[in-house]
Amino acid sequence: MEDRVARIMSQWQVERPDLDVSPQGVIGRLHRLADRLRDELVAEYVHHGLGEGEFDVLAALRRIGDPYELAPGELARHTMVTTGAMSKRIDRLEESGLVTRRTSVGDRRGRVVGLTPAGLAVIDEAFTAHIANEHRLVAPLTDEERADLERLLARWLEALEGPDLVSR
Amino acid sequence: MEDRVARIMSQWQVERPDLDVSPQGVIGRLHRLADRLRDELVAEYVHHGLGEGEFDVLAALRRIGDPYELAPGELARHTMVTTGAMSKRIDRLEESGLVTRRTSVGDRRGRVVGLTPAGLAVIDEAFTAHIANEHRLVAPLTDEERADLERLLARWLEALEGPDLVSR
DNA sequence: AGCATTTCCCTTCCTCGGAAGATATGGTGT
DNA sequence: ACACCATATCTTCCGAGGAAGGGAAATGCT
Repeated sequence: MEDRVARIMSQWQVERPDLDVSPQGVIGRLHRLADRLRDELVAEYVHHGLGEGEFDVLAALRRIGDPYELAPGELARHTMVTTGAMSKRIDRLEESGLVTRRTSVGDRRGRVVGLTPAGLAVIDEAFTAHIANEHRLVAPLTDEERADLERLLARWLEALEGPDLVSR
Repeated sequence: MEDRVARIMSQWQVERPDLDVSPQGVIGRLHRLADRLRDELVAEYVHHGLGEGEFDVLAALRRIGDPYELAPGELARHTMVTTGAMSKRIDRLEESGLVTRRTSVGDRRGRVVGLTPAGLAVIDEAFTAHIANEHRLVAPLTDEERADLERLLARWLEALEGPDLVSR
């Protein structure tokens, strides 16, 4: 029972026997799985009229808590996109009436983006469904497997990002 | 020692205590790691004058073996993009002289894309560097951790891809 | 204070991929 | 032979994000 990644690795072994392609076993499957999971998650966002970018912005505003407001720059950092991309995400969300933009009181260069009541309703519904969706997706793993996997991923992430270079 | 994912989960626990967001621990870190790894891999492709899409196409042609030829449709399936995207990838590679397009002999609707000698040289160099890069990236994990991780990912992948194409 | 620098957000241009349709060829049934 | 459908690729249009630069406001330096 070979999967796609195993087949690719076999081909390389024939064509480039000088190389040890074993890291592809982990890296390839991790990417494949990430793509697969992302597709499943995005499908759920779409049911609520949201793209992935919009969902991320609404979720960032929602989990920050009342009054559900952040500056565009903070949103960009939270969601790991450029400020240019964030401007456009906010444009779309403002267009659909889910967030508002106002100028900051203390600093007139700054803007504050906030959830509208409609935006709050949409993200609360969408996020509830999102979490149910995630439960469905992790269901094939036992609790122990999930814990093992989480621990391994966290360890690897930390090693790659540097123990102290955490956020931002 | 909380990472970004853990911080997000804590925020949700405060704001939406009615939800069990524990799947985010696995799914969130997996995505974060995939993004991080992808960035590292793409950085190496760029050193060889290639984007991710171009690298994928050249690699697919290279690992298929002599004479390093495939139809656009096959390439699209191998690399999991649409045929439209593939047309444009091939355009770019043809432009840089790394592949050629010729019409298929048996079926005049079809084309055959093949590596040029320059393309073969580029992908052999780039792939060698790519694999070295992957070895570097998996280095933080012990052999046992790598094996565990690979097994867990393979199991999960199989569970998601195997039974149902359209779930929910 | 006056001037330079930095910060913040937005705008413009570019790249890349998806979706849908166009075009050309092949295959099938009558 | 003909009509009809399937297949293979390409083309066009659009959406989304990154990079770079612009303008306005705040901050720092002398």
